[in-house]
Amino acid sequence: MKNQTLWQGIASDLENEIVAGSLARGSRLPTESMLSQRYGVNRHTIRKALSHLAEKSLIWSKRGSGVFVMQKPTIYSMGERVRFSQNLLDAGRTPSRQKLSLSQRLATHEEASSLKIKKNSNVHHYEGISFADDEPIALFHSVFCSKRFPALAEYIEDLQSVTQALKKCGVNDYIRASTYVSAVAASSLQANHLRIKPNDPLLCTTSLNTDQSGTPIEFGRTYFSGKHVTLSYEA
Amino acid sequence: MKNQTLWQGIASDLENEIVAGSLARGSRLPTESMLSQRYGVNRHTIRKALSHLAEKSLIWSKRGSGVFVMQKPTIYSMGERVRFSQNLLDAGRTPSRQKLSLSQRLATHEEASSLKIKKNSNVHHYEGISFADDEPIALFHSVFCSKRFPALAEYIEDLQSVTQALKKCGVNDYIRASTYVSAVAASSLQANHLRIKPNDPLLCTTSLNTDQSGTPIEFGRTYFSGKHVTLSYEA
DNA sequence: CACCTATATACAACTAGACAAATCTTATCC
DNA sequence: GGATAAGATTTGTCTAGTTGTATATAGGTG
Repeated sequence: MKNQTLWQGIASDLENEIVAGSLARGSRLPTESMLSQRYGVNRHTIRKALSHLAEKSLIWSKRGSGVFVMQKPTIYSMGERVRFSQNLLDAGRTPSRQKLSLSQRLATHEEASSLKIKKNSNVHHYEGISFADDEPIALFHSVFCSKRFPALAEYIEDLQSVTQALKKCGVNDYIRASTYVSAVAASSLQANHLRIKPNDPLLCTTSLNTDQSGTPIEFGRTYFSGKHVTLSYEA
Repeated sequence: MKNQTLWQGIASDLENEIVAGSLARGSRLPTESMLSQRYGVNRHTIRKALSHLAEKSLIWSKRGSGVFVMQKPTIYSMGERVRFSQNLLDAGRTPSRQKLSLSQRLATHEEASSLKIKKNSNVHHYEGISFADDEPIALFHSVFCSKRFPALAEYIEDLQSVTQALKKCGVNDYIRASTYVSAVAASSLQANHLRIKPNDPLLCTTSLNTDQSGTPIEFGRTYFSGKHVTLSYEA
């Protein structure tokens, strides 16, 4: 809480109302004129605040009609087949990913037992950020058995897609065997990557993908920004 | 009174015009550019003089808009029966209110326990500005139990008076059960509404009104501009 | 030296007003 | 009832003016 400009204060005020739910998803905001009265500022100042929220994909506006609260993209359906890109495309957003690191290391206890590999086995560790319309919405990291997929790292590097890279390794299809969801507070590092504040809520999903025979393929965690994402559990 | 600096001379010159009435209360001063021309000095010298008058609460300025002559300060008395309008009329001022927002939402922890209603109850949230002679002197927001006063919002909307609206809901009288006063710094949004600067001191009163049986009716906070208002606690 | 006064310049933040373009509302006609 | 036209709303864009802030320069004073 420092010396904010007026429009910044208004923007965060409106954002709070959206996140708290007093401005419902999909509903219409008061008109710019009404907001300018409520906040005692010129309409242009309201517009500056609104355009900021629009850049964060929290609202969208339609000339002659009004300004509306954007639906949280339901980017993750917890079905058998979970594909990041397709989910976002379905929500009308443009997906992209940014690699943070891609390396080999020893598997942790949890990873080894989940992937059903020996302790002290090597794994590929892939870590990155998922974007929707250039807005970071999730941090993910996954591990794969190095012995089983020796060349996976290069493929991921080239193709920028786990699904495509696995295909090159002979895994034509994989399914979500299990998913656990919990809520955690963002660390300052996570917050920085996701452009939110430390201690803002995150959805933490721990998941295991297997091939069709049930052999574990990928074990990973994804931290979704609670502001931007709703998980869906439809069958 | 002799060895004055330029800005001191300009300040006292303007002050004379204000107290003499040739610059009327509430009116706009010439722009800083015009004043700097009139006095043949740099704009910053004018600003120094103006900021001196602002310190003395003789004028207030609004970015992008201009500099205005301030009204006189107000004394607001707090007793068992606190009625905004009557209070100001007694002080010889003309009261008015401006609604900023009127909505329903869930009660906060504090509100629920103060009103003695269940957590997650709905409350009417009424927010606005209080004026004395067209000068904003306070920001207020109050909550009322929605269940107990289902139609209160419409009444407030129509009557523009909480006391009258409550009367329509069957509350003929209410008394001030408790008031807490503290001092806080104005946020930029608050400052803008009250025509003061961010971090200027505010008197924050947290109050609970009950009916004669002691049942809580209204819980609210009012932020008085320290520059415009003095609270009075006479018996 | 440090500090105040004053000038000069530039830019940021906000207000003010006007108009255009898209949309919604309402009255009217058939 | 439904289509149409007129009018009111609402967002988008533009120009201009005003206060707020930052930086740099220079002279005077204790």
